[in-house]
Amino acid sequence: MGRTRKRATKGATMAAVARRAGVSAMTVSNVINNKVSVQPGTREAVLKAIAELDYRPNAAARALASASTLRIGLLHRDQDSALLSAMLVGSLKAASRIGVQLIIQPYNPDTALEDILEFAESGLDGLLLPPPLCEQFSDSGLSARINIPVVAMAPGTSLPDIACVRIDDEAAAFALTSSLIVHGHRRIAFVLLPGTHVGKARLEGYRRALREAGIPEDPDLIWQARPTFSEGLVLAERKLGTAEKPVAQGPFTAIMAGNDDMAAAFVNVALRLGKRIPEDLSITGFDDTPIAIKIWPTLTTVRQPLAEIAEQATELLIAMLRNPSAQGPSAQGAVPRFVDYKLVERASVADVAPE
Amino acid sequence: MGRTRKRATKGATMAAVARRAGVSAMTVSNVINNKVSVQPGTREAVLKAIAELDYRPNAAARALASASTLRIGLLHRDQDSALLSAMLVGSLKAASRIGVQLIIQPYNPDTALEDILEFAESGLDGLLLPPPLCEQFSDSGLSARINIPVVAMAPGTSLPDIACVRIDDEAAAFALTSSLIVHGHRRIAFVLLPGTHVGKARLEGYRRALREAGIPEDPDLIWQARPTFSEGLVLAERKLGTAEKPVAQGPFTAIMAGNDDMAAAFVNVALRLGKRIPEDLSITGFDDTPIAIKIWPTLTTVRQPLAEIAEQATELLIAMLRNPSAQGPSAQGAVPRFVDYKLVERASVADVAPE
DNA sequence: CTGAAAGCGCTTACAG
DNA sequence: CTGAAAGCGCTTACAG
Repeated sequence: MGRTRKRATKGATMAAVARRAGVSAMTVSNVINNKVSVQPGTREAVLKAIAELDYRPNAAARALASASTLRIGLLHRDQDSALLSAMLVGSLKAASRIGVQLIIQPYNPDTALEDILEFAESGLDGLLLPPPLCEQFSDSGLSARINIPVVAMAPGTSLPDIACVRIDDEAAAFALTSSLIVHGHRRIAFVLLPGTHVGKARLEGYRRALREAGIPEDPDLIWQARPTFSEGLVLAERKLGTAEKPVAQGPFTAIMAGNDDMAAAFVNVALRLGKRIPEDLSITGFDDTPIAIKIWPTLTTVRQPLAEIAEQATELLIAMLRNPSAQGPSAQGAVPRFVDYKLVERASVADVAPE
Repeated sequence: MGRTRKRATKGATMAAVARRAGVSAMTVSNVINNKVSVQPGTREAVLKAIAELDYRPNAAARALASASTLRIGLLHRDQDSALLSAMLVGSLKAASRIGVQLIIQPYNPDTALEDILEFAESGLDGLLLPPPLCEQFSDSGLSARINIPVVAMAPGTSLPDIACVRIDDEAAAFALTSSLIVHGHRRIAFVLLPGTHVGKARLEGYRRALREAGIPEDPDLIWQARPTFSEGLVLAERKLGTAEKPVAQGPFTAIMAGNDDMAAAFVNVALRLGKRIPEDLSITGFDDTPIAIKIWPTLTTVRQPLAEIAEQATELLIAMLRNPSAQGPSAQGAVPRFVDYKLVERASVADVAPE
């Protein structure tokens, strides 16, 4: 082609789209960014041209021209490495594909709410909130004080004031409980995570499973503890130890722990007390964290596709950013996006022992 | 100032630097990118102007003009969430600050080497390799087949053919062993991770500590096992069980496990056999992963600042990318960058019991 | 509602 | 070794 000053361009440019649609580049830009209203017909034509040319905006050009890159923040606790890595993987995937900048920052559980507010005001365009931060934030009613879009990742229930992407915790708990029932269990203890949306949703799932199987619910089998290994240890010692006498309607044959760490604590104590797991007692976890396969017996648990949740949450947030009209107060809060959970059956559950 | 078409710019631009240095923008660009050689005097002047103005290149403009963003890849195993999250946090911090794109991708341990080659050829500008991938890769001699810069994160020893950022594993093992010696231990078992650089380096540190304390080394106390919880379990049963009779020179009073998971396995088996930890036996881990504080007793271990290692590795890689002259074969391989490790003393170590 | 033009801050050929 | 100019692909005021 001889020498030319023009450098090769990968995909279609905005100019190409404009030419095809028979409009100016500005109009294409307007359609893409929802800045000013565009006549429906014009908009259609532009959208059609974009689709035909498989046009994708150049993030660098956009950043340069607007003198700013879209920056979305993700707050995290240093401790939750499994949660964090999965979410970072997913979020980074979406962010780097779309060309927005992902800023991550640790927060302090004791000042979580203030940390959110401060982080949001640090020049961010949007915010991604992992659990349990998103639930706390929603419960606090502070979301009204934030003027950038927020998306909650994996909250236990849909949140009234924040858009979210999550699994159906109620259904997951229903499935887990049902799998225990299929194994013949009828005396199933449930560890409730007090004061959390997750706890509430899962309790409902547990109850529905019992109800549908015609198993009466026993309040003595609803236990409470905070979701840590050590709290699990304390609870396990209290419930499995000899100190407490068997409940009236007979002993439980299975325990649904609040998460994998707690399940590990139950396994630990049960083993120490000479019980055989799962022959004498079935135990389930929740989350499918690394510890689930680092102990014996390996844990039957439920896995949330955290990377996918984060990826979708990031996409949703960016869409909200690009489309200000959809951002009205609680406009997105009502439409949670669901992804599928997975029941992972391993070695910690067995058929209930015959009497 | 009246209306103007000019939009506000945050920092100094290349033009401003050029003006101040009395050269053209092109020359500034040349200095920054080390593309063509610039006269020393000119270079000095430009560097001075850059420093005075605190000039930082605009990543968006650079990406737009060069029709490409610098893309660096990070390969990871899905399983190692603690490792991954720490490294992602650090790497992302550097990458987003400098404005390069971070691409992450999982690899399959069974086809690790091929995965690296393939990933490297997928249009990446540079590659970040976590352990144990970096060691395998270096050992394989395949690095010559890759034509993009590679930086190893946290290998156990310096690598001859790859630049790296790491802690001094030899010194860390020396410190850990020494802390045991301070507690009165003289019969210290060491679990060697066979065939790894980490294993080799730590063994040297262990030996040096014994030597300096005048403690004779006993080959019977050098055990070997692969770095997993289950292999640790097998080894622990063999060493702590009654099957094996006590070694000639008397029993060991402390065990340095290959990592935290293995230490947890030792604790698990010891407890099951009725030994008191740490009263009867001290046990140490390595890495300070979450499990270190999820078991009782909590583990004395060594922490590597993985996030910092990743951040520095990312910076180093970008520097190599921007400065092609320093990229000659093994040019960087010889200059490892070190960061500090930290000895974390917790509950799994006690003074040796009096005879 | 729509468009022509300038400009974002760099890098790339090219010519000296 | 150094520079003038064009161009990367968008968005921003502004004017119709």
